[in-house]
Amino acid sequence: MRLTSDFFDHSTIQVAKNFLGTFLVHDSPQGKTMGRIVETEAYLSDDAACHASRGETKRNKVMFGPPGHAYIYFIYGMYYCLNVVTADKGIGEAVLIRAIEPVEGIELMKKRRPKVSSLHQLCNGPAKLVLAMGIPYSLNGVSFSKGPLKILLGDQLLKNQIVTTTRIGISQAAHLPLRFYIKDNSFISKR
DNA sequence: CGGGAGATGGGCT
DNA sequence: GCCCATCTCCCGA
Repeated sequence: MRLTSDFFDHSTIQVAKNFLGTFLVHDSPQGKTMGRIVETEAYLSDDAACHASRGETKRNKVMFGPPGHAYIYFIYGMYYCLNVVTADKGIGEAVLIRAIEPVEGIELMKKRRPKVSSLHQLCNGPAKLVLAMGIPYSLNGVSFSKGPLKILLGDQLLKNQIVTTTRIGISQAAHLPLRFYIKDNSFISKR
């Protein structure tokens, strides 16, 4: 069952946790890929690491739009990362999808990342999963409620299956406990 | 295995 | 000019 607007309409931290165990799907021209979301990070409007914390610009515009839309950004001159916009229109917050466990379209994912031998290395990082799922920057701003990008409901996780830590790869606001992953899952980006 | 350097270009001070 | 929500390769253990 595809997630609709009511799922995204909660606090960003809550949505980041609720995404764990759901399924991210991309129906691309080359075929369908799907993976179970196992790791997320929350980015809040008053948080220095958040792209939207210094106000709206051309780049972060979609973060200020309604929740349930894709915010894709370009980083380090060669990679893209995928977020789901959260919080009401006018408030710039989002959830970064950091890792998925490949479920469907694995051959296509391997084809897109030919140098990767292990299934565990295929989607265990925000830029890796964007590459493996073939998510183009042209999908920046699209809704998860319709179109080729969607999130499907998964099994409900118990509270004690969710681990909370500090976020990866940031220097600003590095101490905030805003990273979430499924306990003992071997497809996360980093312990 | 784990750590460090290099790739590579948009965005913002 | 410097920073950056990253990844891969290569080296040493």
